[in-house]
Amino acid sequence: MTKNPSLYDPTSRSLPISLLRTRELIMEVVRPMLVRHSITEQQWRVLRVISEDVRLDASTVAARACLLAPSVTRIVRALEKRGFISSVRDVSDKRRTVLQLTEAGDAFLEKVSPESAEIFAKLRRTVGAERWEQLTTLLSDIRSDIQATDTDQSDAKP
Amino acid sequence: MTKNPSLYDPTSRSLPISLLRTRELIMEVVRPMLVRHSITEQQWRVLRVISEDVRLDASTVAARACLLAPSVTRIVRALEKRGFISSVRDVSDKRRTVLQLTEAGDAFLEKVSPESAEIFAKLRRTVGAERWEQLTTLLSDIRSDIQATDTDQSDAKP
DNA sequence: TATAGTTACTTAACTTGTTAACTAATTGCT
DNA sequence: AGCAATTAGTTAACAAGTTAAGTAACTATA
Repeated sequence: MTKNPSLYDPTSRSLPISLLRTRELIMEVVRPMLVRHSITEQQWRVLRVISEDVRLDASTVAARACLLAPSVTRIVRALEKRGFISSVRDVSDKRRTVLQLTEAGDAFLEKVSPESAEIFAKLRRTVGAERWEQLTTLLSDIRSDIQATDTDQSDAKP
Repeated sequence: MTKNPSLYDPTSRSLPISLLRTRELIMEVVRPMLVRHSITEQQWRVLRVISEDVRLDASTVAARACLLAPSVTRIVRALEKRGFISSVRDVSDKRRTVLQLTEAGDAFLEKVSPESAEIFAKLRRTVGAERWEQLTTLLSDIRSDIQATDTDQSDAKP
């Protein structure tokens, strides 16, 4: 034990650790579902992100799914092989890869949807709908704050 | 895009993704500090967890640092080699490994402390102290709720 | 309109995390 | 007390993430 325990927040109140533990606790309930459908956490995130827009380039998907570019390269290949997404070179910018959900990918999301909904409905009930909403909103707001100051700084540099 | 977009929450309101994105945003600011001190995120978590108690067995550390047992084995070896922790076989239960912070480990935490404090103070300011606290408390409460129902279920099984 | 600089993505080498099988020790049951 | 079942930790094989270098395409500028 540190001689000076007040140097750091207790890990239960350290935001990075707290966010990780909370996510881990939720994923413990979600993971078996993903395993049943033979999809990894990362592939699932990519599918969910792609399903939100008609067309999305790989970089945007990487940022939104919290993945690095090389990981996305591999995940895209896997999802393509499974027929869930299509990746086409952008015509107006040939560096870019445009990713899109296929019919099969859409069908997969629809197939998994009821299971997912049930799991999250249950979680939401144990946590309380109000607090669940509160957390979702807080997280989203806080991200906006951090991103706003981040871009301020980088704008101020040059 | 899914033909039925209401099947899932938008990823910005999906709790697992939202928790991950928020953590990622914070870690972007914290990571350079860890790199400067040649310590990985995981090693840092283990150090922080161990520093909270006088003695802790490896399994408890794994759970609290959100790591799997094999990862802890490797991380403990690395931290031991660096002189930051000591790992001793428990006398009352010879399966267990008791982990403790060494003087050097304590000194390291103290050395990094001001940098860490500054980073988090700044983050806290941009987010707002009130909201920061609100989030920390919410996360901790929600974890309690989920854990409570989890143990209820496993108790109810046999 | 060259060309230096940047951007998007991929590849390759390395480091980590993951799963499963294993050893050792302890507990529970009869 | 004796033995099956469980628990703690490690090891080994594999999968995934990470870093750095590389290629191709685009942009800004002189």
